[in-house]
This record gives sequence, structure tokens and C-alpha cells, in this order.
Amino acid sequence: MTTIREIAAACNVSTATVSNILNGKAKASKETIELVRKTAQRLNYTPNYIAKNLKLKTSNTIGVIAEDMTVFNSPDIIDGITEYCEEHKYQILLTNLRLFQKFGDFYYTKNNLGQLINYEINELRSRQARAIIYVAPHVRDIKTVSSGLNLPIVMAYCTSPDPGVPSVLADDEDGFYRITKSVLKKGFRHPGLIAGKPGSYHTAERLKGFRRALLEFHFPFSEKFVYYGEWNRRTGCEGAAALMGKSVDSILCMSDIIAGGVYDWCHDQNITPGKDIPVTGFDNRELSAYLYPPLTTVNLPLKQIGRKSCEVADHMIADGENHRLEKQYLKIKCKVVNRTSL
Amino acid sequence: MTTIREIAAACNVSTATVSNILNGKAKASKETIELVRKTAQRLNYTPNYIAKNLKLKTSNTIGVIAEDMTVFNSPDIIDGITEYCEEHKYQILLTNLRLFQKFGDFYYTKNNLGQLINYEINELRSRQARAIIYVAPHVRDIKTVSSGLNLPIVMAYCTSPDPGVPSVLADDEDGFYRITKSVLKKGFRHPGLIAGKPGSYHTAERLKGFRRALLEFHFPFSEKFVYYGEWNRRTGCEGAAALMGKSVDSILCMSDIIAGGVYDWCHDQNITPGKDIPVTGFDNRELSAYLYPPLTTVNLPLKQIGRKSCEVADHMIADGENHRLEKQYLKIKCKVVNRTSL
DNA sequence: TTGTAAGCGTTATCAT
DNA sequence: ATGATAACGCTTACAA
Repeated sequence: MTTIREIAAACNVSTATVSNILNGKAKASKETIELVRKTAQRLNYTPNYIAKNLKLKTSNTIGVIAEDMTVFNSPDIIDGITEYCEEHKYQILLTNLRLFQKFGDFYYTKNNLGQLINYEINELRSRQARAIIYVAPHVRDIKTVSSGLNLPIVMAYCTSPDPGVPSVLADDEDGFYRITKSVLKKGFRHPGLIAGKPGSYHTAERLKGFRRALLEFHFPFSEKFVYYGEWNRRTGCEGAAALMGKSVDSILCMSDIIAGGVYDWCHDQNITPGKDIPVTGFDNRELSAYLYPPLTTVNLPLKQIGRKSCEVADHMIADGENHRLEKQYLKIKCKVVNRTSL
Repeated sequence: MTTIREIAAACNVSTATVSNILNGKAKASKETIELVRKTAQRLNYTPNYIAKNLKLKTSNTIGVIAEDMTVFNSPDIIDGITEYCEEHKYQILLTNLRLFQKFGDFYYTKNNLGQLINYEINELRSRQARAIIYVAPHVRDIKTVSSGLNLPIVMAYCTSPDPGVPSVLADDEDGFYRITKSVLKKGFRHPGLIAGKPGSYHTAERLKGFRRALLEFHFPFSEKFVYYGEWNRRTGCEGAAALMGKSVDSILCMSDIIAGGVYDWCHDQNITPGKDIPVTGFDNRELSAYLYPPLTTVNLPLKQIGRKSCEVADHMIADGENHRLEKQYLKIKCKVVNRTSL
């Protein structure tokens, strides 16, 4: 690798001059500028960022900690982050915790997670990351992440109990309100709801949206018509069985996967989803377009979440100590994707 | 951030001693070792890797260039890479080219791609990446990547025309051979094949596997029963229409997405896939389990591809100049996933 | 057993 | 306009 010293030698100037010229601080004559530029090109020079970073005690690196990048929402979030980074000349140092791969569904109950996260943050810091974006597959409080790290950190698709740490989220409440409204507008008055895990943020928010829509239409809400379960296919199957026994006229699911389970039950019972019973999902995963009939669902603004997270991180970097958070939670709206299951 | 100098000061020893102790080259008395360790801990010391790397002119960073990490196979490949990296203490510097996001289906015809790749490789090199893993969504020759870079590089799910650059691939030929055999074993003698794009590596290899199975069963092969198209849903739809007109007794698709199109056509015609006409896919994407009936398909060993790529890169790093490639192409076997569409 | 000092490639200060 | 030099935090001969 060519160094500025070699360029300096080749041009018969000092390294200081080379450095100045190559960094555009052109306190040099036209001729030397020309000469240095040419030789740098000729010798195929690329700056050694390691040296540069050491000297400047900073870098253009953003650390991304993904709890598990194989979970469906993570790649798109990271895509949004990379888009912003590309435009703003940041590099990404990726840490993939592989939590889901390692521990399956219950990874977030691991109690040494905090230790692990702290370790990785430190690791990233010692590599001069300017900021950290923490990407999770489900929204929940990550207790260990706080603003006391002296390093900008933003939570994508998750939260921190520390009000100084910003979060970028999907507006689950509004998203579910919208899809519920779609259902009610079509004249269905007795919707059943298959929810996810009871304690979950998503379950709570989406339920709120469901109730808000019901209220708006002056329809009563009853817990009788909501079935709680896990975020999986089987829950959809069981939920459909339970709810259909209570003569609901439509089924709203809190996830596409759950809706997949409802379809399973329908096939089993020789009932046609969409025709005999309208079904809706949430998340707009790829599979939702391949169910038959294609599932009406709600799109998650994952890429925007990633982009926005990175933008916030960038602002925090720029403002340094002076940064004041306007809002701890930034919620991005979701849109209904109309297909034929409703 | 605490530095070794501060530790040295606090302990009344030299930085050399601190460095030695902290790196386990313990040429020191038990007491100083103890003291230094304790103080390092107390001051919450983490080494500055930037400085370390500059001094050592090396790092434990592996650069990953993903053509587009939102394409379904990339996250799992990267997951395999991170698994290996985690075990072997490598860090990942991720470059997401976002080619598919930017240019859609025809990104690989971009003719300045070579320039871009070279730029990114250089970028990674100047950040002291020890090796580069290039991750693509479709197998094809990436012309610009060569072994003359003086930096180990391995191609994951793609190839380089340079025989000095190793590739890790799925064994498409064998995978398609296996699924074809599954079909033939069930007694179907007139399989139709819906292929992908004619020029593609995947199309060619999978076709070979198809023919090999046919040959083994002494069934004739005829181009009449293969329908070529794109790697999309519509092709499945059109292919099914074309093939069913030629009275095939089963349909093999070169991708799950194509199979999804076949299901579309079946629904349209009131034909039940699996029952009236067996259908198989390839790739084992999530959606394949949600089609009805669930699609029999072939699993792509993506994680292993990532892992193996990283392992090869690691060996190349370790061997340096002495590295001799045994094989340019490493092909990992695929397994049939039996469901009920066959 | 411990310390001194040079050097990795760069930038920045201060002379010239 | 250009150059000499110190410094960023670390490792490693080599000296003590």
C-alpha cells in the first residue's frame, strides 16, 4: 500500500504538503497540487483509515448491533441504515448477536444479555465507532442500553428505559387501527382478534388500535372475541377454532404468520378464507402475497425505520454534547396493503 | 477512554510492562501482573484497536461485500459468516451495495459495477480488512474480482473467472437431481419443468440435474417439456399453462417463487396443486411452507455457504502467500424438503 | 524483571 | 508556499 511518505518522496515535497493537498486544504502552488494529485493516482494511493482515525481520534464508522439479522425485519432495517450511510459516507461495523439462531424464541429471557451487549458496545467503541444503532426483531425494553455510555446510541425497533436514548418504531397502534377500520368499513360488525403474546408491546399497541377503531364505529369491545397466543402459526390455527365457535364474522390477526395458521384451519375445515371468512394479517411478509387468497395486511416501514435511526444517530454525532432529543419515541406510520382476503 | 499510559502511571510501571502483561506475554512478577490487571479492570480499560492495528499493520476484521442484503439468501449467508467470525474473534465490516434496491432485477447488467466493486475493495483494504467475502444473490461470474488484489477474497454464491479465487456454492445440479428423483420415484413419468432465465448458471445446473435423474430412470428428455422464463411468479403461471397443455403429469419448478405462480394458475383453473398435479419448488423460502398444500422443495445450505466461505478466507489469511487452493469451486449439497405438494 | 525508545501512517502546529 | 516535527495509542527490540 502506498503511503503519503512515498508520494512525498516521489514528488520531492514533504508529507505535510501531500497531506494538505490530498485533503483539499490546498495551501500549495498549482503545480505541486497537480503533481501530487497525479502521483497519488499513479501510485494507486488510498489513505490508511486506521492511521487517520488514530490521529483524528474519530472515524466515520457506525456500529450496528443486530440481535439477529436472519429474522425477517432486520435486513430491511439494516438496508435503510446502509442507504443513509452510503449517502453520508459512513462505514458500517456489523455485530450480529445471533440471539435467535442460538436460543430460539426465548432468547430475550437470557439474563446475561446485558453483559453481552455491554461487551459488544465497548468493542465497537474501541474500534472508534461514532455511534451505535441497536436493531431488534421485537419491540421491547433493552435494559442495559443507556445514555450514560458517552456514545450516541439509537434503538431501532426496540426501546430503552432511559429517556435519553431515542427509539425509532413502527406505529403499531395506528397500523392496527387502520386495518381494523378497513374491516369495519366493509360492514363486518363482529370481528374476532387473534393476538400475539399477552405481555408484548406489539400485542398491547395493536390491541389499542383495534379498540380505537371499534370505538369510532360505536361497536362494543369484548375480551371474549380476542384470542391470545404466541407469535406463531399454531396460534392462528387454535385461535381460528376458538373464535369461529363464537360466530365472529371476520378474523384479524396480529401477524401474517398467525394468519397463515388461520388459513391452515380453514383448509382443514373446508372453509374458504376471504370468501367464507375474511382474514387479515400484519407485517406484510413475503408469504402474505402467496397465501390463497392473497392476504390483506399491513406494511411495516422497516427501511424507513433504519434510515431514520441512522439519521438520528448522525444528528447526535453532529451535535455532540449539545444534542437535545425532541422525542424519545419516533413512530413511523404503517400502510394497509389491500389484497383479496378481505 | 483509558489508555495503557494511564494504567502505567497509576501502577508506576512503564507502558511496555503494561502492554506485555495485558497481552499475556507475562515477563513480569506476580505482583505487577496482579496490580496491572486490577487497575486495568478498575479503570475500565479497553484496548484501542485502531492504534493496535496501525502498529501491527493488521487487524481481525473481515470485509463482507453484499450485493444486496435484502435478497432472501443473503442474511443467512451472512449469518454463517458471523457464526464463524464469532468463534474465531473476527469483526465484520459490512458493505451493502444495495444493487437490487437501486436497480431492480437487472442490476447485474450495470456496466460500472466493476469500478464500484474495486472501489469498495480498496476501501475495505484501507481499513485493514484481512480478507473479503463477496456475497451475491445469484450465481454468476463477477469479472472484476481477481486474485491479483493481494488480499484473500472468496466468493459466496457467485464465482470469479480467476481460478485463483475460491467460490462456495450450493450444489444446484445435485439438488435438482434429488428432487427430480423424488418425483420420478413416485411414479410420475412425464414431468414438466419450469426453468428460470435461459442464460443463468442456476438454470443450466438444475437442468443438468433434471436430465441426470431422467437418464437414470431411462426416461427420455425433451426440450418440449421445459418452459424457460424469468425467476418470477408470472413465469410459473405462464409455464403451467403451457406445460399443462402438453399433458405433463407433474411440474417441477426451478424456484419456489415460480411454483407460487403455478399455484396461481391452478387456483385460476380450479385445479388442486398436489392432488391434481404434483408441484415442486426450489430454495425452501419461507413462503413455500405457507402455500396450500405446502410445497415440497429443496433447501439451500445458505448458512453453511457463509460459514465455509469464512473458513476458506480464514485459511487463506493464515497461509498467506503459501496458500494453495485445492478446489476453485466448493459445492455444498442441498436436501429435499418433503411436504405435501408431491 | 522492568524501562527506553522507535515506529506504524496520518494530521496539525509552528517555523521557515 | 513548504517543511520539520510532535502526537494519536500501541507493540517490540533492545538496554538496563
